[in-house]
Amino acid sequence: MNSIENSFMKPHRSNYHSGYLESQQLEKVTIDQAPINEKKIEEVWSKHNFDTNKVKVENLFNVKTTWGVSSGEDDAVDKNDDFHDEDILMMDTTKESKSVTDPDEDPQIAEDISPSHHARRPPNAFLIFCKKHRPVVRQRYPTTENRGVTKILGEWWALLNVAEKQPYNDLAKEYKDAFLSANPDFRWYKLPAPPLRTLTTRPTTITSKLPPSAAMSSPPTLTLPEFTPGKLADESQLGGLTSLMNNNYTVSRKTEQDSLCCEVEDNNNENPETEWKDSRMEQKIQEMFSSPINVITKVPMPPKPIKKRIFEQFEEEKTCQENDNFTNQEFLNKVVDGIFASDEPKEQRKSDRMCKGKRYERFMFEGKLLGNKRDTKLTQHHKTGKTEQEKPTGQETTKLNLENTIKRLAERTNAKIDDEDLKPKVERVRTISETSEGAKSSQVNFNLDLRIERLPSLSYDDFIRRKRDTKKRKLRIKTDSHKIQRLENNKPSIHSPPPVVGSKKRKNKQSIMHLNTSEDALPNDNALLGLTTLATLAARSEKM
DNA sequence: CCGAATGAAAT
DNA sequence: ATTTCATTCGG
Repeated sequence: MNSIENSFMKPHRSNYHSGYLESQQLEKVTIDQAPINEKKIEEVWSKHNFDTNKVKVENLFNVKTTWGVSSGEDDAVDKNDDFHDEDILMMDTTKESKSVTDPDEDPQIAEDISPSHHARRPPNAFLIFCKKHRPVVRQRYPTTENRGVTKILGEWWALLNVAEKQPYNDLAKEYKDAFLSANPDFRWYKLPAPPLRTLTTRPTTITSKLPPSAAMSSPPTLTLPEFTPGKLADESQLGGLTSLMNNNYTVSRKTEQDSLCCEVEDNNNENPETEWKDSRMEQKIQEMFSSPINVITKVPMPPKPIKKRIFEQFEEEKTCQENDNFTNQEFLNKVVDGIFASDEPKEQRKSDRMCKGKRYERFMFEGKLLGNKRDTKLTQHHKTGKTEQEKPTGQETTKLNLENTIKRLAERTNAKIDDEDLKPKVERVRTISETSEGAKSSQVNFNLDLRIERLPSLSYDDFIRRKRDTKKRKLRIKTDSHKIQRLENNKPSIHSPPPVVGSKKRKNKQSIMHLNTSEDALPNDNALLGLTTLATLAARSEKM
């Protein structure tokens, strides 16, 4: 529970509230509007009977949450738990009904479904170190602000020898491994090819007409070839959806109209709260508007395995369901029936039109374009105002509906469709988690905080000493590169040559690097080297 | 929301 | 080589 508790999106304080929380609220509203889904979903659940394992696992994955919490420092984290407790309970007891209810509403649940996407990066050794020792430093310098503390921590870290760092590295690695195995889908970058967005490349051809926000939002989308040929979202970022796309979506077929549509939608979404309804209306209107064109454009998609096509339709369907008034089941049924009755292109087109916006959103969501807290920031940078409200919804609902639909389809078709074929796809949409994680999940579950606490605490005084020593040494070296005999009486006195790290390196890596490597490292290494080697060996043996 | 640190991963 | 983002929290 603890882990779960922490988990979830603890809002990074400011970051979150700006974007995420708000969206959450929206979600709630949205849900209220369409309670219908619940029933449907529930049905699906009970009917289909998901394996509990899955659910469980996913819950565990919540670990993704940020690592630690609960301990003193992060009271803030705990704050936004309003909903959690309840929800969690519900989940445990009536996981079916609960999760069924409104995944959308409850971010937590939603996250369960697609934890990997929202999962935060596992902290590196240094960050863990910070977590543990920040309080110490702060105690020493109560007045210094956090940045200063961080700086000190950086120095401290730099002065640590491998042996001392080892526990942190190990823990970091351990956690990372567990985390990754728990969240196979995890992506380090939530946005599409962020590093590449040079800003200058930000195309604005068509989008130029639209409001800036819209313009910005377009790139992450399916980016029409015309826009940014080279800048298509990379697959790695798209994750599970990619497969979907390949198989089902005819994204590539997107036309100007579509893009426009999407953009507009985005625009609306940017102020979801106020414009939610409107956006829906608008959507409809747009449908009407663009329908003719779309029809024309959409036409081409002839040869595709029927399965795929069906699946594709599902995709659209479910997407639509989320927001439309249609009943899920109704809609699905309709679709299914329709599909098998005849291959009406019309039907297809229609749905297509209908959900363009939604689809886009969904795409964004599943493509991990939308992230967690941080996405706010990114969003701003990108100006990718997306509605996150229904993302979660989409996930859950979609998933369930999809499965159900598939099942129904299978029935209808007399099992013409093998589950094997479809299932994988479906699963890929979300997380593969349950597969091999069973055992690992437990590891994941481990409480990082606890582990951190258990880590050996380093003495600040020692750090200070070393600092001095280093200075001394440096000085000495400067004056004369004689031999440095350091007092090993100190402690381990191991202190390896301060290895130039981090931002220092970044800043003026060259200068500092030079300095360090040239004068510092070489001379005094003898004794150190041995120790270092020892430490390394020890570390290695321990690992094994 | 930035930034201060380091580091892992991705581009 | 460079960029993101993971942590924390005062400004």
